[in-house]
Parts: sequence; structure tokens; C-alpha cells
Amino acid sequence: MQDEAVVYIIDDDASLREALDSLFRSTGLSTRQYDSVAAFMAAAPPADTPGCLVLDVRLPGMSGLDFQQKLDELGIRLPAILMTGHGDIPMTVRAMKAGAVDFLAKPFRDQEMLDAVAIALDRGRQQRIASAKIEALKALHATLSPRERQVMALVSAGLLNKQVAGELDLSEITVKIHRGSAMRKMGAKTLADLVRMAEALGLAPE
Amino acid sequence: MQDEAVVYIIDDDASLREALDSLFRSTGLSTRQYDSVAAFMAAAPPADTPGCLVLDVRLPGMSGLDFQQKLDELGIRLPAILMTGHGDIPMTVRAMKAGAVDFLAKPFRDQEMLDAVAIALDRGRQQRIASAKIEALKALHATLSPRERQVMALVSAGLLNKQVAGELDLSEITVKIHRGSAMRKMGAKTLADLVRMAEALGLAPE
DNA sequence: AAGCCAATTATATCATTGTATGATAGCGCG
DNA sequence: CGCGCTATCATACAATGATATAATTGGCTT
Repeated sequence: MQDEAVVYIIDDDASLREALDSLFRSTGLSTRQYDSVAAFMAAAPPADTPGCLVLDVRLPGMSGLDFQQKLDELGIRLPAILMTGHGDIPMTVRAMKAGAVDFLAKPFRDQEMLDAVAIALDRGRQQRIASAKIEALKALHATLSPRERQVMALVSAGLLNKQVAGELDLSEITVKIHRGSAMRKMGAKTLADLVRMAEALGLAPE
Repeated sequence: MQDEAVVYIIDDDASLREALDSLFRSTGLSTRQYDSVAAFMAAAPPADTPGCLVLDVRLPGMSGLDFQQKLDELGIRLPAILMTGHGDIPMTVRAMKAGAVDFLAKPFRDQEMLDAVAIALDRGRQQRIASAKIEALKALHATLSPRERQVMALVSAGLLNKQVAGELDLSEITVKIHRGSAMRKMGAKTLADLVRMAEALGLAPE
């Protein structure tokens, strides 16, 4: 597994927290314990570190289901595993639709939880890899001047320099300059690279 | 909703089938009824027509859950809504993980089922649109000669004609021929188009 | 006010690409 | 055997793209 990963345990039952804590630590995972959603939010802003949530659906204050939704709205992409003592089917469906990695009815076997955590951490890793690529591209794209961005979009759409010039009411030479600058700033060695970058950035001409 | 869409109802309870049947027909949907998975498989090969499945998890012969998996293995992408009279949480989780649109515990309200069907049909529509694009591209790609495919892959990767020629031990002129043929056959007006097609086809130069 | 940067245009040179024309060769199929 | 397709290479020309040098303008910062 990944030993830098942190499992955030949120449950109001201290004995269960401790049990999970030792289970995870026995496999080399780091853990954090919280007795409520509020405690989690107050304590640890889970930046972009690897990890996952393990939480009960019924918690003091905010339910695990609402929390799941709230995290999503906040843009915090942390894979979640939900637990429940008295869950029903609609609750399960809602959790899974909201993207939960798993939904475990208490009592569950240690191995079930460990498997779920492994999947959650892997899913989180994939998400981080994917979003890191996009973020890197966005960062590069942000360094472009407005004109360079326009030219990049049109060139990536397949327009010739001449056509871009007509579209933006510029001379072809100017387009070449911006095009070259955009390629250099984006780190694109070839036009194919630039097209793929524009694709990943979702650049659509107008 | 979509009135060409067909809802395939699979349940061994004839009265429930009839109830669902009239519910769906009242909203303009077409329906087909089957009392088992075997009957469905024997009767209707659900080609590429819009539609979705509504089936019980417990069925004579093969369970709805196993059927879900089997359909996936057969490459039949038909969104499924599962129903259950005595379902539990693990069963629900398994169904949702397998891609079920919804999992409804009997008894459910008519509107819940209709909402689920609407979502299922929409999801199916999206899938068909996406796969139709890919299939069209694959069909075009299949008309390319082996050389044209090689050249297309390398050109899309960003190599210059000269570099492609070196890679394939050809003259630059020959590369141009194949490149032009590939562009024409694929219907790509610009290099950017070809790159996007190669991307969609998952063409990676080894 | 001076300096920096984005944006613009121009000239010039060189590499790359697109396309047409022509030619040769192997392969399978009726 | 001839026909068509694929594959190969060549010459030639026109269009396009990449890059450097140089100059002008306007906005923003120091």
C-alpha cells in the first residue's frame, strides 16, 4: 500500500475509531481521528496529500452523506468509505451515487475495510495524477498573453496562420509570433503536442 | 422522454410486470416483458436501440446481479435499474459498483422508477453518442492500409515527415503519399483533426 | 520619467508541407 | 493474363510554417 497515505477516521464511537486506527496502522498507514465532521474540518485542511476518508453515515452535526456532498462542493476530492450500523438501501444508493468507494454495514470484516481503503487510495492516486496534469497545463496556459491564448485556440482547432490572422484581424506575421510564443511557453515541441494540450484544456474556438 | 426507447422488464412476478408495463406506456415508452433472464436473451438481441433494463435482483435461473456482469462481459451496454424485495446493503453496493443506474427497494413510488428510467435512458443515449463516434472512427481507420496506419500514428505523435521516413526507413516522399491518403480516408481536413482522431483511437507510437 | 512587457508589423531566410505528374513493382483475384 | 490496390521513389512547384532582426505603439511599474 502507500505508506505516506493518511486515513481520516470520522466516527463518534471512540472504541471503533481506536479499532480502525490500529487496523490501519498495522498495515503501515497513517491515521487521524475525529469524532465529528466539524472536528475534521477544523483540524486538518487535507491539502493534496494522499489519503481517504472512513466515516459513519450517522454523525453528530452533519451526516456522512451530507458531508460527502459538501466536500464535493468544496472541491475536496477525497475518496470516502462510508460505514453504517443501521443503514438502508436508499441510503446506500445515495452514497454510491455520490461517489463513495464503498459502503460497509457494521459489523464488517477487517479485510473488507482494508480492501476498500486500498481501492480508495488507488482511486485517489489516479485522481491526483490526472488533476496534476491538468493543473500543470492550466498553469502554463495562464502564463500566455490573451492574444497567445486566442491564437493557440484557433491554431489547435486546425486553422492555418492565414485564417487565424483573418479571424483576429491581424497580419500573418503577428500570428506566427504569437503561435511561436505559445508553443514555447506551453512547452509544446510540435503542433500535435499543442493540439493535445488544447484538447485536455477543453479549448473550443469561440 | 424518448419515445423510441424500449424498457425491458425482467421479473418473474407477472402482476408487477404488468404494473410497470402500464406505468411506462403511460409515459409514451415502449416495453418488453420477460419472466427470466433466459427469456430475455432468447427473445431480443437488443442491438443498438435506445433502451434500458428494469429487473429484479432475484430471478429464476440467473440473478440480476450476475446478469449485470454477464451483459458487461458480452459488451452489451444497456443501463440497468435493479429492484429488490429483500435486498441488503452488500447487494446494493455490488449492483451500484457494477454500474447500475439505481437500485430500488420494493415497494417504490412510481415517480422514483420513472426518474430512474429517465436517467438510465439519458445515460444510454450519452453512451451511444460517444461509442458511435468511436465506432465511426474505427471504421475509417480500418480502411487504412498498414503503412497508412503507421504513418498516421507517427505523424499524430508529432514527428515530421522526415522523422517518420527515418523511423520507417522510407523516403520522405513516400511518407507524404501515405500521410495524404490517411488524411483523405479519415476525413481529416487538418493535422489537428488527425491528432484528435488518433487521440480518440488511443493510437500510441509504441 | 525611464524601463519593461505585450502587441503589432515588416523583411528575409530556411525548413516543412501539400499536391500533381510519372514511374516501378508485388500481390491477389477473376 | 490483365485489373486494381498497395507500396515505393523521384522531380517540381506552390503554400505554409519557423525563426531572427528590427521597429513602433501603448500600458503598467518603479
